[in-house]
Amino acid sequence: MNIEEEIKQAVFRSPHQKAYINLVYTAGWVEQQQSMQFKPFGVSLPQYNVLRILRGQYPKPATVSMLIERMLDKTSNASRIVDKLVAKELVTRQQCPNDRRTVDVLITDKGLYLLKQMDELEGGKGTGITNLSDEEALQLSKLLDKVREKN
Amino acid sequence: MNIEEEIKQAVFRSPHQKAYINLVYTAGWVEQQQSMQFKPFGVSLPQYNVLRILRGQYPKPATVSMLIERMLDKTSNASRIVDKLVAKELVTRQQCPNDRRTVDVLITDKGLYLLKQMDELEGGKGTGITNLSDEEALQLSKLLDKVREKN
DNA sequence: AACGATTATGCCTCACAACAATTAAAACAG
DNA sequence: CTGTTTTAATTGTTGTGAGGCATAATCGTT
Repeated sequence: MNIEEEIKQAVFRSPHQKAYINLVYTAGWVEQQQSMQFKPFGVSLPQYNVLRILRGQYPKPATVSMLIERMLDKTSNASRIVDKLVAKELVTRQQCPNDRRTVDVLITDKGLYLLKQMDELEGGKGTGITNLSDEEALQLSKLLDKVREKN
Repeated sequence: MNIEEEIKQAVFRSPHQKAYINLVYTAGWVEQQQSMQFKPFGVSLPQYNVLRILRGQYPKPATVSMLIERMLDKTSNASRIVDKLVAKELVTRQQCPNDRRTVDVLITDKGLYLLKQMDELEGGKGTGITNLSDEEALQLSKLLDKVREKN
């Protein structure tokens, strides 16, 4: 369904407005898809994002401030999200010897294994992304990169 | 910044995976932009979406079940979101005479005025969408529509 | 009149955002 | 070295929304 029907608004002021509303709408749509897919794994989207960052670092640990920096949602409570992950034994947290203010957060084997299972989702199977051809997928990536460009 | 740098992952399994992750990432990015823009107006994103639906209906009222149907997040507590909007006097709620189970939710003048002010945001000014040309914006819309297509 | 279906709320738990305050340790200035 | 400032992380508090379950009122049908 195209965006006009989807939100029952027949006309937009400009291609930009149309694309913007479409992007916002699709953003919500995607997040909903994701949260449904995540449910069986027992981790929320922010938790998943933190795990991904930690895997990117592995086997080096990350500090909480590094997590915040990478987390997209800069103002978020990274500390509490790490709490949840520790409770699930997906990460460990221990004081860093060099700088005792900071904390080394490290993904565990269990965390790595969980991510490995969840990797299957990332192809986007069953999320509609496969409706696109290869070229269309690349083009979408390019356009999204451009939207996020600093101005 | 392209998505590889953004999430510090150099390689993707396929154009689809890359586009999917990019879409998820950009979805979060957009929602964050939006919530920042919404803050001065004192309404959350779900509240804003409900207001938009009500304006689309205006001057006809909407029922709660109609809101849920249109709300993208079908399982959400539409009732409570309406509560918040009533508290802010942006909508009214009154029992429908024909079917007394249902409730007529109607946007108020104050609500319409608020939306009118917020319309300025919808062009996406300052959100990066203006980085695109007109053709690119249309193409993005087309690709997003395709991603959301039922399969 | 009785039954089931529909519509909306209420209650409860959980997760997260946002902001403020606090603790501890490092860095720095004198 | 001492005192101040800065940085890192945690904690507390409030508000919002998701998700699930239960319930009350009403409608439609039999």
